[in-house]
Amino acid sequence: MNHLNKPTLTSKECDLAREPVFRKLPKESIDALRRICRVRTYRAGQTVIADQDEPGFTGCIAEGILRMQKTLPDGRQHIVGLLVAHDMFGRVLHRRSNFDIEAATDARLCCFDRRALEDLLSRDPALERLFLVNVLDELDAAREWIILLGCRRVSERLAAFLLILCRRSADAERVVSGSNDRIRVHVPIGRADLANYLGTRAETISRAVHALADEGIIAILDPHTFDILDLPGLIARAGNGDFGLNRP
Amino acid sequence: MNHLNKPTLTSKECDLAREPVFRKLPKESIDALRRICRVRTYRAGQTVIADQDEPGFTGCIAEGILRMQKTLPDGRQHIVGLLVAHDMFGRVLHRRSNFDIEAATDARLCCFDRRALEDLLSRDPALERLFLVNVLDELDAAREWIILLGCRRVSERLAAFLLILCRRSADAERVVSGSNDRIRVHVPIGRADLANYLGTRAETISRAVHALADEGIIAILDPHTFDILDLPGLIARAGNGDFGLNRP
DNA sequence: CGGGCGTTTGAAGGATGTCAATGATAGTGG
DNA sequence: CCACTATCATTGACATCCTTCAAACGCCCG
Repeated sequence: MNHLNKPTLTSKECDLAREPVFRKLPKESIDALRRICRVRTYRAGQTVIADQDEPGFTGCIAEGILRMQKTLPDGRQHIVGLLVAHDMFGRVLHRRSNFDIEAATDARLCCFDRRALEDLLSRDPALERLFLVNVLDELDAAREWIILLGCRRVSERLAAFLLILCRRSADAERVVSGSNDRIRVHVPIGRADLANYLGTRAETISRAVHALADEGIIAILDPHTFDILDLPGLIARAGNGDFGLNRP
Repeated sequence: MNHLNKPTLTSKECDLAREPVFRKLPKESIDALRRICRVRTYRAGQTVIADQDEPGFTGCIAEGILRMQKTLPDGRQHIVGLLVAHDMFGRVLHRRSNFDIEAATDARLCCFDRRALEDLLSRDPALERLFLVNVLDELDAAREWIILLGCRRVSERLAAFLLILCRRSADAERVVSGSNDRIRVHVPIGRADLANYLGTRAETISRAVHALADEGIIAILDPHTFDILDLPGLIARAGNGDFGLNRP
């Protein structure tokens, strides 16, 4: 929202070697990356990169959640993707951003200067390969999201969304309770954002969530925290697509 | 549909140098590609790559249209993308496909052996860079599609779809008629496929198309061919997002 | 305590899905 | 050439789902 609030900038280096994305890189590549890396911290609501900007950096998330979104000229907002810890954000090799990238929560980012990174890519095949694979994974995720949005009923889209959340260890944890395991998922955004994300309205989201609860498929601990009580039931709700939950 | 019908395979080389995707490559790279390229032809309805397959090849389309789709276990189909001439299909560096790729029309494909291509990529930075940029473009297209599917009304999604088609020279042509220019777009798939693509049903597509025609925004020449009579009106229908039509 | 924010609930109208029937077109075989 | 069939597009009727507007509720914070 607030383009004017500048992020806090520290010269402290990131611990890139700990990021899963970079772990497979040879040491020299990591060192080269580290040299052009700066940490930026944002508060919830701040804009990281604005639509049609030519940002000077790209990077990955150390902590927090970013929201990629497009605001249509008529005022409606569509969330295109949520980025969580260890995800890369921004776009190398592209001048203009096609989306707003905003901090959905307070966030700490490892940022690389765009030009320096592109130089590095051209000289370091291992690094370029890493970025290629990373973009391929993002493409998979985007296509999975397309399938989700292709579901006609909101209840189906919500079920599919929860299944995708279940797959992310950062947002889901197994909870041992009484008789059997539960999966606890944390939804990092509010109802209105979730509605934009799923192509509907906050009221409809609310009704769909409570419908799942009424059927005993989930339990609502608080508006942002659910327990999955009936995983097969949830999968059935999503059109039996398990969204990779049983993927080896 | 029919996995069993084998494609026609010729050893004739592709004219890769004419493909816009490859045009910027140095001559050596194109020659190397040409050496591992084989032409395959498919008839409408044949499966090129099946979901969960480990296809031995990837490539680009010389002629025809491919349909990327996912069939959910409950039988519903979602089209994730349409691939037209000069688009790349399949996925380098990934073993399993996540989607069915079927020929929507008769198609002629320039195919590269997967392993040979991956070897080539590792040895040819220019080629790897080309693939990286190509995947980045696909990612942009996928995100644009996510925005389209985020529209709540079918009429909005249809309008956005037509705007995207307008941008493709292969599917749109300017037609001089009487007083002013028209843009003629050719929809290369039937109503049922279009419905799967836009997350709705064939009947609803039909009604939405005729609603646009009744308002004088488009003219229906035949079920697959429309003239855009009122481009601003169409843009307004799509939530005022012009989907890059006015992009420099 | 009171105000703001986000969530939830209710009611009514509009949009879409579904089922069924009809119309249009191209290809087939006589 | 024509009847026949298969396929696709269109239309209608009705049930369901969703949006919209409005109001109530809960919660955090000043």
